[in-house]
Amino acid sequence: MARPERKTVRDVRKGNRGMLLRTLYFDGPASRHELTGLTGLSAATISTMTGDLLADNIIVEAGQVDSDGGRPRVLLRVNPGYGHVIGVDVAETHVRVELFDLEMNEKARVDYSLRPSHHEIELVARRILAGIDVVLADGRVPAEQVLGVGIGVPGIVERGPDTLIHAKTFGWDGVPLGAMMRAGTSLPVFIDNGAKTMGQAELWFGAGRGAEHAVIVLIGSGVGATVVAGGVVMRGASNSAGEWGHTKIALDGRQCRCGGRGCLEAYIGAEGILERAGVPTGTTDWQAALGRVLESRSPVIEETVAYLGMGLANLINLLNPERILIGGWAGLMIGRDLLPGIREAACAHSLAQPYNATSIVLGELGPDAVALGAATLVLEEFLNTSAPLRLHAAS
Amino acid sequence: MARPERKTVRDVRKGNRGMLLRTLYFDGPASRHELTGLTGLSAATISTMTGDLLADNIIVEAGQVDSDGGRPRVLLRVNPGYGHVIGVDVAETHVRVELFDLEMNEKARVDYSLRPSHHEIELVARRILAGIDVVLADGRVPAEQVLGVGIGVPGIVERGPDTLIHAKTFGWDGVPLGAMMRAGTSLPVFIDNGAKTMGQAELWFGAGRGAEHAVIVLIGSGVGATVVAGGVVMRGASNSAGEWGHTKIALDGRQCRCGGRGCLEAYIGAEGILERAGVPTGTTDWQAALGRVLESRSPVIEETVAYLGMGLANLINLLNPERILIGGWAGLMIGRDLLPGIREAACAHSLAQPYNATSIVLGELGPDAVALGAATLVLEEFLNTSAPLRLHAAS
DNA sequence: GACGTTAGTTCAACTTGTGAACCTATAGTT
DNA sequence: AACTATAGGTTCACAAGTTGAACTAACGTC
Repeated sequence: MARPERKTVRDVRKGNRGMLLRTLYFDGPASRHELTGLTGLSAATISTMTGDLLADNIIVEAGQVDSDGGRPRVLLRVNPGYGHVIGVDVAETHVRVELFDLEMNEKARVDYSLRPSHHEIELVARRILAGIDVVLADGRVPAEQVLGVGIGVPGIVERGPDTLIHAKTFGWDGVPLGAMMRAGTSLPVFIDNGAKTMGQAELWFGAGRGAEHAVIVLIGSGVGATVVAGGVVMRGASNSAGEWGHTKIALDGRQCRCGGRGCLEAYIGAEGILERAGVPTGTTDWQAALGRVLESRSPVIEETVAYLGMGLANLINLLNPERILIGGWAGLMIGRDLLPGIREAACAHSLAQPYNATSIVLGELGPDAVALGAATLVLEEFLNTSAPLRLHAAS
Repeated sequence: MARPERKTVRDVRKGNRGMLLRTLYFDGPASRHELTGLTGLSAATISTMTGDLLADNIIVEAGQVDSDGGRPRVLLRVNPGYGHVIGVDVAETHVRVELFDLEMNEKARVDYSLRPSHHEIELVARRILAGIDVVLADGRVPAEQVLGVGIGVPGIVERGPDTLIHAKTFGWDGVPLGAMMRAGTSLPVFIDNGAKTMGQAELWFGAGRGAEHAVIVLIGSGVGATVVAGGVVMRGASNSAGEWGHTKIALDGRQCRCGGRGCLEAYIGAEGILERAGVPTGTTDWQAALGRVLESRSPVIEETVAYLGMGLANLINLLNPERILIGGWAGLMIGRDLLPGIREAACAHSLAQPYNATSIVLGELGPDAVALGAATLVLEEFLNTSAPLRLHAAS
């Protein structure tokens, strides 16, 4: 059973302040009067809390609105310049660092390309730290103004006293990236799996907005999923929930690169599709190759749709989401052409009641939202705690 | 995102009181002093709150314990006789009503058998209402002392302003059982799917105790699962989460009674196993038949273990639970003999990291815990709200 | 300029958890 | 039997929180 923590009157304030801030962030600008309706709090509380937030410079006034025959409403909004957040995407071929303001407008970015199979952790950590300095300089943002750094990495991110990362393809086995970052910067650091941060991005700013129960499916060369239950990303016992790609859909199926057989990824992952369509293994431009396969209307495509529909149907039956988003570069390509067929296949393999409760749609943020999602981890923390900026020296 | 409700100082009390009560229920008896450590609350708060609870008769003193050289500790515990809860199991062949005290000791029970394909809702509702009267009379418990009635039913339970039940096999399509019960009794009524109530029972009182992330798998003639995430049973958008039985594990597999093909249930459900083993369809004593198949060491068994292991592996990869419980009459029979093989098969088909975070064990409560679990719904509500008993007339 | 209307603020009242001081009940010691 | 040490439990002033009611502020209209 869930054991809630001891609560004191101060926690009430923390919780309500966070709720007020989230309301302003997503439904703002709004007047104090409107906020009473949106939050359920009394006018008195709204008054004192907005006073605090204004004093902290976390929110600002945003013009007035006439109210016929009475005092005009003063609109309030989150101050987009109050602080900045940094998102990092550590991928197969590059390390990308992006700087955002609180409204997630990109202020600066820098890319470092990685040579294939040169993913030494020291190198990656150096690139990240250098990238942070570069985007801060480019964006003319002092480090004290940064709320934190979110990092999306491949593999399994084991949360604990020290964040450890296990990523076979990078040769990382229990790499303490969190500790390494803390050694190089005093900014708060948040690390998560890149597929999860991308799911987080779609959930907060993409096609998943407002969903309480959703699954964001990512199809690239690998296949993963972000499961959202009750508005929160599901992490499981050791933060590896969402490994959808290695769901077995046949007892003795195709060989998968994970070593197993019959994994979904071996059928609907980009590599799996190309291999099944007979594309030569030396091909480097996978996107173009997948595009040609999709145009060719080969029977492999029909099969892919069937497998994908089946995989989605299993998610629908087991998790009963209200929305399923398809993302990732390959997912978006397949979905753009074949969404109706995918929906049909999912319908055919799922139970009527949960299928009817679900809508299957494409992601909105494109295939490059890992850094945005990683930065969102920082934003989430800020909106929840709404702690005023402090020096990060001790964190 | 999860939008917490507005909170006031009174909610703090409600939450802390609920936590204190749950602590006493599961870790009790305990002295006030121990409770400060267990709950994190100060001695002062514990003192006033236990005072309230004692005055309400919700908790009682339970003897003393010497403390060397000091004042002895007075032990406190939940008063098992403070109230009673009723659990109902609506199954294919019977309606069972059980009366429990707060410690879930069974005080009375009554069984009504149902004739095959005679599941008219009016009949079932009459049986439930009659059963409530019977167990109250047998147990000599006045109706005012009952905290509520929990009912476990087959099919999908659609929660909303009016609870509607969809159960194909019973011919129920949007049956308003909740409203029908309210017409016949003033007791608070809680309705859920029987597989979920059984999962709830294992989670609270069986092999799932203390687990935050778990899956309780039910294998009978049908196959279902209760997914527990963060200590809470996952329900999804329309309360149908957990339909694991119709997970597709082959693109064009065995015909399932749901109309689909390749459902897990068609392979590892009791019927599916018996059919695959060539047991004549007229057989009535399925348990004996399954027992013979298991003893025969037919290759069908090996296959069943492989499919079950694969199904469990998919749960492990996707949900990353810390524990998986196998229950249901068929699940317990299979598991008793073949658990090591099942574990091996699950290991073979899942990723190492999440597999190592999971333990796969058998349920502890046997195959008849639906009514207990249904009663647990009432208990859960009581422990959370810890509202003193009131007359139920208006509920 | 008076008035009505709507927005926002202030304040006393109430609720809650906490630390410090205090009371209570036992065993051991004189 | 009285005293002391020890540990459990209670009481109370205080800080912090939300709220309804009274109050102030800022506008349009007549």
